[in-house]
This record gives sequence, structure tokens and C-alpha cells, in this order.
Amino acid sequence: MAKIQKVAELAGVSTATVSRALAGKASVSPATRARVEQAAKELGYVVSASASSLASGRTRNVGIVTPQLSSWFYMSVLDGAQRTLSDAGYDLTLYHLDANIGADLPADANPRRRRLFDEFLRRKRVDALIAVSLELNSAELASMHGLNKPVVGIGGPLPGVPTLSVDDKAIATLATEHLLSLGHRDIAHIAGDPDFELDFHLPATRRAGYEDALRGAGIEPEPLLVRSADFTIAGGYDATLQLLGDPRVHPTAIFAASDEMAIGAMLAARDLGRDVPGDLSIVGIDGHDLGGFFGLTTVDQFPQIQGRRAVETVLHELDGEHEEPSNEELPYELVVRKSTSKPRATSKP
Amino acid sequence: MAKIQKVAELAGVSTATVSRALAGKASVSPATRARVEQAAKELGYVVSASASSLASGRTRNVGIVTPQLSSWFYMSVLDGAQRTLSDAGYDLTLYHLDANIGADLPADANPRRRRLFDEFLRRKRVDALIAVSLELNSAELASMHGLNKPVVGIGGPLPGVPTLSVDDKAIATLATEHLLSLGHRDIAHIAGDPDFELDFHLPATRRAGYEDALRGAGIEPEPLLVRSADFTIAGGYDATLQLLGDPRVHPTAIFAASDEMAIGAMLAARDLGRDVPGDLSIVGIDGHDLGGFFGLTTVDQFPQIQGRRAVETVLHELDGEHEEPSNEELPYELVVRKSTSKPRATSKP
DNA sequence: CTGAAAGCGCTTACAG
DNA sequence: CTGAAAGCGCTTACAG
Repeated sequence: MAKIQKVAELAGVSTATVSRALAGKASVSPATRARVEQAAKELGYVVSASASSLASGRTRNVGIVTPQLSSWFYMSVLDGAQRTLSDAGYDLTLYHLDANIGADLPADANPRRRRLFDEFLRRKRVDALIAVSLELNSAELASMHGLNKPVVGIGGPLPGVPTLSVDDKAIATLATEHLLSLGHRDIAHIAGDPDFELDFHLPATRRAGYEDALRGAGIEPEPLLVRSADFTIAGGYDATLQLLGDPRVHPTAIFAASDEMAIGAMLAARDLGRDVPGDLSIVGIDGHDLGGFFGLTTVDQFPQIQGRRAVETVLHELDGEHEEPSNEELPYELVVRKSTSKPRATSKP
Repeated sequence: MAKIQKVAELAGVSTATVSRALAGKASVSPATRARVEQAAKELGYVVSASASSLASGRTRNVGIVTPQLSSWFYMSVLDGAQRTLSDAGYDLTLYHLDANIGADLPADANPRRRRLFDEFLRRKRVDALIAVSLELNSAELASMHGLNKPVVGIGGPLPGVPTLSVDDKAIATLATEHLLSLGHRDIAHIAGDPDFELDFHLPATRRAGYEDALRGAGIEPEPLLVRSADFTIAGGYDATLQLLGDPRVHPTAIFAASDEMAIGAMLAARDLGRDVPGDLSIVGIDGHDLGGFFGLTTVDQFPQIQGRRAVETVLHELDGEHEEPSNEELPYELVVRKSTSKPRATSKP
């Protein structure tokens, strides 16, 4: 592992010039730059991250904090972020908050969470931070701001931080209106269970979008048509069993707050002998990989793009452009496949 | 962000002592240590990663290289690794190789891959490396060894590197023998497609385990009973359609080389009106989250534990214990659920 | 456009 | 058990 001194000697310049040439500074003559690059290549020289960071104060490393490492959504965001960072020559260090531990608990209720804010994030290992679907308590927020680094949030509302998010309420409204426009009136909703999300407002927001759409069509929301589940296929399956078995309601369509729950709903409907979409139309939210296979109609929220945009925003800030702590709306798109259609007939008794 | 000097002043000691006390060195008196810890806490002092790394040569950071960021298996490994690292006070930086680009291609065929070895891995940002399911060409191997850092591999065979892996052949044999012991004779295999794995030997290994089991039972493997697919649900679905539609073969059971393909097989069987397990038994490999929901019999290979063990091995090496470049066998376990049973009757014509 | 030199914030022999 | 001091490998004003 050659050091900068060796490169300087081989190129016949000072280490200062090597540093400048390799950093791409404008003030190096083309001839010198070429010689330095050649020397560096010959020696297989790569700048030492820690020495460079210590001297410059920049790490070329971005941290990303996600609630989970096992769900498709977060992985897609991570994937998009990682590619974009890598193409910009940045490393990514991954932090991980266990979900199911609300930020409303006393801060020391979860030692891992506490340690993340008190220790890991304060080591100055990263230039900036991306927080995915996180809701922080005030101590955590203060701690994050105290880092004095660019932070951008995806999804969760983070006071004082620029944030990227899809308009969750609008997405839910769109999904519901798709069903309404097909002629459905008895539309059930499988809501997310707030206990299973760090961003605990999300389920309520989506439900509000659903109710708005109903009211917009002159339909009073029926609480019996709403069940909550844990965002998984199994959860969606079970919720659908309950929904379809309840003699008091007769949904002809289901809007599920995630694609996985929607897939669970499709499987449950099938097991109960209900034809999808003939007897029951189903829409989800996400743009999950499996959607195509199952023919699921959904609202795609392009999680990879969310990761990419978050990185772009953060790199932009690192280039010195100040971002207002406002919210940028991310794209989404209704993708109609085969799980939705007109209701076959009114199924009301 | 306080520096060590401040802590030293507040505690009334030298910076050397602060450094020692906070690093937990034995040679600090309990009283001094307590004062230093108190001072550090009061000031919210956390050691700067880059300064510490530069001075000590240790980064307290481990790199992990995975072929993909979107498959359940790699995410589970990553999850296990991240938790273990975090509990040990280590950070994790994530590197990512696009799959579908074989190591057998010329090294510069994939610029991202090349850059990983030539640049990212050489920045001295990590103390050690974990390579998941990677097969490297000789230049890449040399580059990795040239790092002079502990490397441990999960899965893929990495010459000269300690490796953790489940015995893939034995797993395949076990899955097949489970079917044989139930009385099946016409057992199909949905193999992985080597083009979709960085570790391109894996599909062949599993297939060999399958064939061994058959021969052990006096059955000559029938090539028409083997189809390959891309490790996804959709791939498994399609392969099953082909298998069950082929008039020349009459499988009563399918062994799929991954749980996702096995789930695809279950869905295909169902769509074709075949009862699982009555008409068709299905086994997978993995221990996928969805296995329980679908009632899938599988051989669990505990990917989270794989991640954890890899970290433990690497940390062990960082503590100075030299690991022989041998292979450690990881646990696996047959999990019987509802997708396998005796064949209903011989389905041979 | 380039170099000499200070300094980034720690750690660790060395000496006591 | 503790401190003074060198040094880790870069970057960057400053001067020319």
C-alpha cells in the first residue's frame, strides 16, 4: 500500500501537488496531472480514507439509517442509494434501528437506539445522513441536528430537515378512486398497523386518503370495512379472511396499504373461492417486485428512486448548496394490472 | 463536538490518559478512569473515527460485499452481520456487486466491479471484509489478498480465505431424501440458473446433491426432470408449468433449489389444479420468511446466523487470532411443513 | 501552477 | 499508573 510520498517521488513533484492532482483541483497543469495520475496508477496508490478525512474534514461516506433490513421497501431504497453513492465515489455505512420500538418510548428504553444517536452517529465517520421512514423524539432530533451535518429524510416527517416523500394521502386517494371509478361502492381497507412502523403516522395518513376518496364520492366510510395488519403477506391474508367472513359487510373491493398485504388478500380471496377481480378487486401500494407476477394493480412509489433522490439531495448539500428544510414530492404512478375490474354485480344482500 | 483536549482538561489528566481510559486499556487507575468517563459524558465526547484510525491503524469498521441488495437471502445475511457488528461497536460499510456479471468475464468488462477492487476497497476504510457468495477471478483475489486484511467468505469458495458455508450438496441430498423417504420416485428438480448467481457453482452443487440422493436410492437421474430458473417465484412458477406440462415425465414431487422457486412451484401447481401435497410434494431450500405462510417444507440454512458467524470470525481475527483458511460448516435443518407427503398413487401411465 | 510547512485529532512507544 | 512527544498520512492556507 503505497503512500502519497512514493507517488510524489515517482512523479517528481511535492505531496501537495499529488494531493491536488488526485483530488481533481483545477490548479494543476495538465502535464503534471498526467504524470501524477500515471505514477499513482503504477503504484496502485489510493488515498487513505482516514488520513484524508482527518486533514480535510470530509469523509466521502454517507450514513443511512433504516428501520429494518428485511423488508422489500427498505432494501429497494437502500439499493437505489447505494448505487448512486457508489457512482459518486462515496461509501455507504449502514445503520439500523429495530422497528417496533416507537420513538415515543423513553429514549433509554431501547439501548441500541440510544447508542446509535449517542455513539455511532457521533464518530464523524460520515459527511451526511439519510434517514428512512424515521420518526424521532425531540432528544434524538436535537442529537441529529447537533451533528451539524446535512440530513435528509425519506418519508417520515423530520422537523427542520429537508425531506423527500411521496404524497401518501394522495396515493391512497388515487388507489381508492381507481376502485370507485370502476363502480365499486363497498370498498374495504387493510390499513397498516402503526405498531409495526417506525413512522407511525403512515397508516393513519393512508387511511385518511381512503376516507377522503370515499367521501368525495358521497360514501360515508364504514369502520367495519377497515382492518389493520402488519404489512406482510400473512397479515393481509388474515385481514382478508376477517373482512370476507364478517356477515355485516360485503366489500367488492379491497385497498391494501401495501403490496404485500394486497398479495395476501389475493391469496385469501382465492382460498375462499372468490374470483379476483370478478368477485373482488384488489389494489395495493408500493410497486413490489412480485406485483407483476401476481397481476396486482398498485400505486408504484418507486423506492429505488427515493433512495437515489435522497443521495442526490445530500450530495448537493455537501457541494455547498443549502437545501431548505422543505419537502420534495416524489413521483408515484397507478399501475393497473389484472386484480381490479368492475364489480360483477352489487353484492349487497 | 468536543475534542479529546477538552476532556483531558475537565478530567485533569493528559490526552494520553483520556485515550487510554476511553479505549478501556487496563493500565488506567479506576479513579482516573471514572473521572475521564464522567468528563467525556458531560461533554458528549466521542472519539473521532478518522483521527483514531489514522493514529492506530484500526477503523472499527467492517466492509461487506454482497452480490445483490434486493434478495431475501442476502438481506438476511446482512441483517445478522449488522446486528453483530453493531453490538461490538463496529460500523458496517456496504459494498455491492451487480449480479449477473460473472467473475469469468474480463476484469474490466464491468467497470463498477473493477472500481470496487481498485478503488473502494483500497481506501483503508475497513479493518476487514466479508464476502458473501462471491467467486472472484485471480486478479480480484490477488487484489483482495493485497489488502492485507482479514477476509472471510460466506458461501462462495475463496482460495486462501477462511470460509463459512452450509454444505450445499448435503442440503440438496437431504431435501431429496426427504422426498424419497416419503415414497417418491419421480422427483423433479428446479435448479438455479448459474447466470443469475455470482457464485456460479451453487446450482451445479445442489443438482449434484439431488442426483446423489437419487442414485443412492437406485434411481437413475432423468434430465427431463430438471429445469432451471432464476431463483424467483416467477421463475419457479414457469419451470413448474413446463415440468407438469411435459408429457414425457410425471413427477410426483419437486425439489426446488430455493424457497422462492418452491413457492412459485406451489402456486403453479395450484393454478393447474394439482393438489399440494396430494398430487405433488414440494420442498425448497432457504428458510424464507414466507415459508411458514405457505406451509412450505424446506431446509433452513439460517442466513442471519451466517451473517453473525462471519462477523464473529472476522472480529476474532482482528483480535489477533489467526484463522486458518479452511471452511467452517454452518448449520442447516429440515423443516417439514405441509407441502410434502406420500405420493397419492403412482402417477406413471 | 507549485512547494514548504502547519495542522487535522487522535494513539502509543518511551520514560518515569 | 501517567505524561510529553512523536507520528499516523493526508490537505490546505500561504507564499511565491
